[in-house]
Amino acid sequence: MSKRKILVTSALPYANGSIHLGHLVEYIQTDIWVRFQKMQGHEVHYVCADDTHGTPIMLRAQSEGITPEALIARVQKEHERDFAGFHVEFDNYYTTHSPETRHYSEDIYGKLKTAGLITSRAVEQFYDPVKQMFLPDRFIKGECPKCGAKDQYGDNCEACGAAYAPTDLKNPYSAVSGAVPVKKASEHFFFKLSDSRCVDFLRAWTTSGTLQTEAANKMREWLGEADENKLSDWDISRDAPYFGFEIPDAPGKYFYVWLDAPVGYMGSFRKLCNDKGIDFDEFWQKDSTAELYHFIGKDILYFHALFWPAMLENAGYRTPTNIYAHGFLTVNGEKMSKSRGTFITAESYLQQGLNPEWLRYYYAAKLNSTMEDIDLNLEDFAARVNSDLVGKYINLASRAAGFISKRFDGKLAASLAPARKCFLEGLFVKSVNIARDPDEFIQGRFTEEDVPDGRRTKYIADLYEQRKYGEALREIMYLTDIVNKFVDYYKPWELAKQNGQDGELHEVCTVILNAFKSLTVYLKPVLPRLAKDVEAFLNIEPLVWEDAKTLLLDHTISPYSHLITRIDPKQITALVEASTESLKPATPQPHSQQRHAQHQENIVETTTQPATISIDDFTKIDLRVARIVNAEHVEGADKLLKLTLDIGTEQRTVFAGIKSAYDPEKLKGRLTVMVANLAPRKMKFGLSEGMVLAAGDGNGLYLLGPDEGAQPGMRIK
RNA sequence: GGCGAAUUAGCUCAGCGGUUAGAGCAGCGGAAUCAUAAUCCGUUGGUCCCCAGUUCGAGUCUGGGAUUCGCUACCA
Repeated sequence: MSKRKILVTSALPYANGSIHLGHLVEYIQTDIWVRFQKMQGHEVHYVCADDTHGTPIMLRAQSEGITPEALIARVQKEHERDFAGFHVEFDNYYTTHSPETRHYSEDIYGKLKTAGLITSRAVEQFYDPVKQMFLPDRFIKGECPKCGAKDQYGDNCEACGAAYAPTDLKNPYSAVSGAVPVKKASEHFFFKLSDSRCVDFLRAWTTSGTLQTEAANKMREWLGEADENKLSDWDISRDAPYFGFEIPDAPGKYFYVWLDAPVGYMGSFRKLCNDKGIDFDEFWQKDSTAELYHFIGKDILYFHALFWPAMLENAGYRTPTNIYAHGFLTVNGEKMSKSRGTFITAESYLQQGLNPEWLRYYYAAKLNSTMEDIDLNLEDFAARVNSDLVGKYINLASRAAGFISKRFDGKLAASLAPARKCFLEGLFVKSVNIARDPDEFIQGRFTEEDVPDGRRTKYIADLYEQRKYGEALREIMYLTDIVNKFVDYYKPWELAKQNGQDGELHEVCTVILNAFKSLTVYLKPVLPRLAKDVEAFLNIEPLVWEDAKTLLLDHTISPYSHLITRIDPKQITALVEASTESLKPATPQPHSQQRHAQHQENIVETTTQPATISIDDFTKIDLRVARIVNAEHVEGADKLLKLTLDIGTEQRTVFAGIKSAYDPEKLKGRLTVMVANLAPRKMKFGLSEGMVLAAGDGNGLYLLGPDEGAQPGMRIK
């Protein structure tokens, strides 16, 4: 097998919150994959970093009376401690607030700008006149427009669950100063994701066949049909005051998350390269043959599969080999909840004395290559870990080791009878069909020709490679069951009591411990710490993948001491109790993922610069003079009016979002202009069969009207 | 409202066109006692959400419905 060069990343956690069990799904999934690849002997680099920029960090630092730098340094320490606690082993864990990240942010921005892919536009946002700063959505509070609940955030209501824009809030106020926010426009920079260079590239890239099928479907949805352009440009700047990187040629403007967080992958790797003498360009240059994988949550797929590759492509860098998106974690079938005690932080789990490898094992047993959510069922968690890990796997060592140390001075047998070798080979090397006759197999009698060596190791390796950890562990536990049957069949405890059976006993126990060693190889990516302890117990060098096939003979092992304990259900209860908050949850965790996923509302197009279209394009639009024969309010709609339009030949029903500007009574009888051949759209309140034309800049709204003499149905050209 | 995903034993999940639907846990009966009460054998338990269709044959494909969960929605 040729040696691969692989760079792997996990998503960047935001430096304003603790790592919890939900985060750990991703880091554990990635870490298992990385450890597996390293055991295969490939050159693998696993990098990550804290996502450190943004208004929330700036404000939190202020409220704590420290600098943002001090805050992010402290949080980074906590994060690194938590990851290390769960044996997540990065080759470099860094910060986006680094000279390396700044370098690549500026570099990419500069190249995109040269390519004409950066544009600017005025954007209107809420502004805190006291604090003199623009406010992100979540820093605006007010009364819910639906139910009137007080002190709700700008995106959705915790009382009734309604979703809305911050502009919809009644009596809004700034969560920072309490002042009434005002709307204020300012110039923002945009990455032109809607540019045909991006769109065409993305169409090709997302359908090239490497993405998960679910992800590719989602991409198709986002990109739309070949003749439409559903992508919008992305806001990449924020105004001072802001904690981040100032844009080089634009004083007072800072790079927003899109242009520094993912670039943090590059920054962190650059640092690693500088420290270790690795060739950065070999991994990132346009025609790189090295592999690049991003492990992410499904919530930030849009960003990683559209925005990020488009940016890299147009800045002259390589694009990711693949994006591996996973689902979310639920606990006991429901979203993690502080009041139920299922919002469990990494720190809390470890402080309660739970073994991190229990969780690694359980997650692995549930993980596959899809974006499906996985459920941490706490009862199942204890049962599964106790049964599989302790009862079946570890118990094997415990059953055999005593005889080896007491009867044979800690030394394994020097050789094995052919049937015994056959048994081990069939289990771990050749992959024979055990189910056909398990008893024959255990007794070392099976006949199966043409079973290639290494099929079992390759089979399990392929499952790891494809991130089908659950399937891999099922296979491994199946093998473990067979070994336990083997023990039961040969009954070493009886051999030990019989005279003249020493050789037999020696061999049986040697087989068991060799099986245990091979199982440990297969489990090592999931259970690195336990594997290390096993290596010490067996007195061997660190296990690599190929060791699953080798035999350990005539070798002295260390005395056995127990390697892992069972989960006591009381520990789970204690953990849930310790995590239960009776108080209402304070600030919701603004973790990085949400920050990335935030949509760009509030964009006001003051400078529309439509591309040129041909006269043919224009004539496709059937514009007609229409008389408003009826206009009425729509029950339950906040913004819509229901219009009945006469266009000479027929009448049309159109729903128009003009309630805020017009009284329906005054519209009746008026002439206006409508798009007559717009595809009918089913809306919440009925079918809308066209569109009326109105001018507006986000503040006022002005319906178009033809001059005197025009008749309903006249074509506009 | 739109789009997507899910729905298989008490629980967590496999199986995704082909013999009597599987595993682990839980339950029940037995064996064993080397092992941190860990193991082994046997066994109970399922109209594979519902309805229709395609097929020689359907948890498995198609259409419709129900429920749950995501994403997205008063912009036509």
